[in-house]
Amino acid sequence: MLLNMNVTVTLDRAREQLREVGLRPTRQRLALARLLFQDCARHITAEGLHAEAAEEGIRVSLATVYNSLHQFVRVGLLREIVVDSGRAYFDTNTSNHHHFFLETEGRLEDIGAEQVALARLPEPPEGTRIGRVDVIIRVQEDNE
Amino acid sequence: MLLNMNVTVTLDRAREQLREVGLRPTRQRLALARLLFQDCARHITAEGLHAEAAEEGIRVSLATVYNSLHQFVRVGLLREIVVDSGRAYFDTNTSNHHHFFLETEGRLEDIGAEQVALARLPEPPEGTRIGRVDVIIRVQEDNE
DNA sequence: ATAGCTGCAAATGCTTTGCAAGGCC
DNA sequence: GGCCTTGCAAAGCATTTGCAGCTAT
Repeated sequence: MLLNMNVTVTLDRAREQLREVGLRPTRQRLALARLLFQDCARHITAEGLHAEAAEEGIRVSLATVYNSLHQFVRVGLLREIVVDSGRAYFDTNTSNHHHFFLETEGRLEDIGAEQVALARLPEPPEGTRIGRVDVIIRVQEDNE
Repeated sequence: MLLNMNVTVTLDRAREQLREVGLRPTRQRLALARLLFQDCARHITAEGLHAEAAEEGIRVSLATVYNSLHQFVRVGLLREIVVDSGRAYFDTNTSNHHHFFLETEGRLEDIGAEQVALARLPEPPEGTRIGRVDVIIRVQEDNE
C-alpha cells in the first residue's frame, strides 16, 4: 500500500520531468525514468538498466533503453561517462563532478567537484572552446 | 639513399626497443614500431595505423595491428587513451600528461603535465590504490 | 626444432537502424 | 487522426579469437 503510493508519486515526478524536457511520457520512458531517478546518484549501463527493468517485470526492448538513455542525455537529464572503450556508462548526477573508476569491478564512483582542485588549465586549441573537463582517477584493487 | 639509411637506422632502434621489452622483432612488429615511434608524440587508432602501414606497402593484418598495439601497451611502449566509447586511441607519449579531445574531429592533443595543476586529490576508495589520473578536456569548434 | 607469431575468417559484444505496429495528444 | 514511439530483428562497427601455417632464435 505504502509502496504502491511511492511508486505512484515517483511516476508522477517522472512524468513531470519528461514533460518539462519535451519528451512524451510513454510507458517505457516513465518506467526507465523512475528506475533511474528514484534513488540518488547512479551509474549504469544500458545492459544494466535493461536487466533492472526486466527484474521488475517491465517490458522494454534493449533498443528502446538505448534510445531513451540517449534522449535523456540530449535533454540534460543524464550524462554519459567515457571510461571504457566498448561500453557506455550513464550517470544520473549531471552536476559538475568527477569519477573514480574501479577497473577491477568496472564500477564508477562519484567525486565531488570540491574534492578536486584544478588550479590551472591550459588554453584550448585555436578556434575551440572547452565543453567539459573530465577527471578520471583509475584505481585498482590493492592486494599487496 | 639518405632515406634508405634513415629507415635502416630507425629499424635498428625499433629492433632494440622490441628486444628490450622481450618481444620478438618480427617483420610486422618492426614495421609498426617504426611507424609509431619514428616521429614524436602521436595519437593513433588501430584502423589508422593499419591504413598507414598499407600506404607504405607493409602487409599487416588488422588483427596483428590490434595484437601488436596491445602488446606494446602491456610492455609500456604505448598508452591507451579512453575518450570515446567505441574506439580506442593509442598514445606514443607514455609520460605523465593529459589531453584535449577535439570532439568535432575526433582528434587528441597532448597537454603537458605541468600545464595542469591538480592541487588536491581525494583518497581512493577502501582497498584500492590509484593507478592513473586522466584529465580530459573536451573541446568543440568555436563557431559563435 | 620449437615456441612464439601471423593471417584469415569467423565470432563476439555493444550499439544503431529500418520498418511495421502501437500509443499519446 | 496524426505523429511520435516502440519492438524486433537485422545490420553495423570495433575488436577478439581459433587455428593452420610461418618464422625468429
